[in-house]
Amino acid sequence: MGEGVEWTAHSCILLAWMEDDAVPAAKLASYYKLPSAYLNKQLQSLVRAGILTSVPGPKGGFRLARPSDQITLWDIVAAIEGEKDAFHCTEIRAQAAGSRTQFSSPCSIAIAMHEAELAWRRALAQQTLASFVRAAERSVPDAAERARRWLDTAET
Amino acid sequence: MGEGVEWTAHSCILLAWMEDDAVPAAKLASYYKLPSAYLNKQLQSLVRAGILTSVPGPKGGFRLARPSDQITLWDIVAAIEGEKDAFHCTEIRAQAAGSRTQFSSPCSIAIAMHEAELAWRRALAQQTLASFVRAAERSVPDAAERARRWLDTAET
DNA sequence: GCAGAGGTACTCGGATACGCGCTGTCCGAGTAAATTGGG
DNA sequence: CCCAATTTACTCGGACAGCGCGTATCCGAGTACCTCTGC
Repeated sequence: MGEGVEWTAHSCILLAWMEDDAVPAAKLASYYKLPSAYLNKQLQSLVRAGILTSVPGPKGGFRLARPSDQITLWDIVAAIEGEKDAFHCTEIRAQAAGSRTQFSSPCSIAIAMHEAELAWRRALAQQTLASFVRAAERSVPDAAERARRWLDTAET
Repeated sequence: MGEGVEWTAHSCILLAWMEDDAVPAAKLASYYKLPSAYLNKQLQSLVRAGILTSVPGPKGGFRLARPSDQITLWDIVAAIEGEKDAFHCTEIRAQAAGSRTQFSSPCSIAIAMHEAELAWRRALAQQTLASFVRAAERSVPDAAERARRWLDTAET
């Protein structure tokens, strides 16, 4: 799995704390010590997925497109990694020698793989960004305040 | 996900039908119209994982190392793709500016990702090779007999 | 003092190189079977 | 005819290239703010 998922997920936590103040990608990257331009590219994927909105120009940046309790971890993963299944059935049994090319029921292995991925997606879809924000605040109570101050006073 | 998972899974179904007769990788590859040498490489991974046993020389090949009801889809996936999690937490929050490097609780995002992967693994671990064999026989009742005949009479 | 036009600085966004891992292939070590020669 | 040593042919197993995708970077289009000038 790509690094972009972790980067953008944590970035979304910060954006949740910033409410409606747009935060540029450079600030987020500086906060987490990440390559700025690449993080920007990943955030664009979230914009295309409708999770974030972007505003250009001075005082511009990214912000959440909807409340944090309406953004799931699956939304973020799907935006970065794509929505299609990791396992792709090529129906090699249809290529099998001595078999009819016609099959009544679909490949049972593909079904099992798909079911497993559905379980994975459901588990991710149950986790909302709001729950991560609460967990972070429980770990460090003044995290939101600290983050806001740092982003306001940071130079680069 | 790599192609090897699909290839080796279907190969295991055939090996289950062949009981204790060793089948060379070339025969399996010819049956499914797959590159022979590469399939051999993938099957070696299953041997290292203890799912198959290999015998060299004439009349050699691969066979199942244990009954088909004791081989799960997760065993095969783990053998090919590796057992470690797809998502690797790099703890970028520890790199976050203005934060204590010490954290009491682990990263909540990493926990959610790990839980989702556990759900995926459990779903795969519940599917045994024996169930796939039964499904294939239900789809094509004489599939086992046909496969045995073809493998016996095939030239390459 | 105020309004408006121009300049400026800052942002996102997509187009452009680089590196690693999966894909694919090849040849050698090892082994069991087949063969051949002798008893 | 039976046995054993040798040859043979076939297998796995790991070492060797090729390619695609994720990683990383850069520069251009666009916009809001700031400044400066004229009224």
